[in-house]
Amino acid sequence: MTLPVVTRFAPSPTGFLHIGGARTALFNWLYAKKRGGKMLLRIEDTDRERSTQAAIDAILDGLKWLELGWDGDVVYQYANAARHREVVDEMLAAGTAYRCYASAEELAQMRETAKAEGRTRFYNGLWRDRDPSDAPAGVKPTVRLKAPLTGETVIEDQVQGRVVWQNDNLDDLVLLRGDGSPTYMLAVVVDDHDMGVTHVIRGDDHLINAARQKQIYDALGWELPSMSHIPLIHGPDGSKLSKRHGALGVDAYRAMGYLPAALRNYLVRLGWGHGDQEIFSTEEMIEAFDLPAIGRSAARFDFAKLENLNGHYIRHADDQSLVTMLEDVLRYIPHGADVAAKINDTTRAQLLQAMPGLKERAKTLLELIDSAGFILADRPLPIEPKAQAVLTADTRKLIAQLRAALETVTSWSAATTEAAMRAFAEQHGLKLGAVAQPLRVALTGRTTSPGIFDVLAVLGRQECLSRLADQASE
RNA sequence: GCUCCCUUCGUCUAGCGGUUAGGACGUCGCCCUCUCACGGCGAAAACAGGAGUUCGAUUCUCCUAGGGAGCGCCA
Repeated sequence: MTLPVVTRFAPSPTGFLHIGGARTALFNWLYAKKRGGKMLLRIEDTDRERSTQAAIDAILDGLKWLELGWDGDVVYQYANAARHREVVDEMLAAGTAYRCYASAEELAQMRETAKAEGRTRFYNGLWRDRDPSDAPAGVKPTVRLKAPLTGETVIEDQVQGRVVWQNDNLDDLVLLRGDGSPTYMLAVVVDDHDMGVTHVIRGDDHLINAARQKQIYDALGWELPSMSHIPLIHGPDGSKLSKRHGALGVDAYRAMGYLPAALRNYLVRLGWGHGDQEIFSTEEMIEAFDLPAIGRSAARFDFAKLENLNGHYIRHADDQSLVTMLEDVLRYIPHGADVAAKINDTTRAQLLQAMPGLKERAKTLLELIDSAGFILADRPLPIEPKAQAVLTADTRKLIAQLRAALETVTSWSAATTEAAMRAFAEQHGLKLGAVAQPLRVALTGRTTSPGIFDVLAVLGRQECLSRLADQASE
């Protein structure tokens, strides 16, 4: 209520923006919006080996697609390396950190010993209180935090509650590597502090890091931001999310035809609930969202529910924006260019006209494109196998009769063609379905489509008569 | 192995000592109907197990089991 809220999303650019990262970004964004604050974006690129520009581009692209905008310029952590070293110098001077000259072999030995003795802390304090004059020549030291040996470190987490660690389980972590570059643990603390971050919201794989970082904050005399560690997302089978189990980049969801609004709605309900409400507009989400209401257990990713929500958002989207979204997604899907080549002013207008019937039946933009195929197809129409089965000799004759009846319709519309067909059915003692299905097959090449009279209207008199002629016989 | 976290229908969740344990997705049935959808109605479906605390535990405590995260000069 008092201080301005500043959250941050801090991905490391070693891969795409995966679904878990997207949710973390969403939660940070929602909380910042709710509190009238800011969400900052920081790229954690201190690992020069693994960070790539392609990953940075993918992350920014993913956030933009999800419409999760950040405030201010993107902060690149590596650019702050000098500042990180400066802080360590202060700690060295204050005696809250020290240089460690232990060799890789010595450290490996310590790790082994600790494991054998069932201890979590492995570093044995070798250089903690040692005289620097003992330093071996030619060894580049690391700098370690002089962490408290006894007592406990406590985090009051907004999601997890009070979490306590005995300090004898926590190590003297490395602040500065042998080459003088800062470690993640140090860089996060310094950057969060310098950027004025008030609320840290991240995956609960960082929960233990909160304790380590708390010790650094304490050593520096800085105040720890509010902490919220949100549970991870698991694959559909409960396993850790892997590339095989839905750990796709958000670009993959775009290519599967999901809408950003649907993905946001799905993600916000994963690990968080607000009574019985399932559908949240962006405004409602911001209004209702709160940190303590986030659940503590991991959630499984369920494509069926995402798809259901996506269908809801498609049905409620306006027709024009669906046409736009449909055209946009073509850039990201296989054979999208082929479909795009079929779209011109005429077919675009037909898509718009057909959209009310189309969107009622589509769960993704891909399904929308597929079911709009009858508008984009060239004659003679490809006929699906199931539709082919409908085209018996009898139905081909019927189609010829239907065509003749339709040819008399002058003022062509869904209403007039329907009236003509109902009259025909009545005269011949047929159910409407008996004439509708042959029409559908001849006009769309399929056994399912939007209402057949809407199809008639969208296609227009001439095209309909031609398509019917293609399938008719005497 | 050690440290920490988690455990309500198949899945996402509501519940915050007393409820016929609610909703949604999915599944199944019925209705609507020119197909498929949409929509409507209905059904099956859960408190991991065991001890406590309490007049009373899904709810509080502990233990067990199961799951997860971490244990780097990665982030």
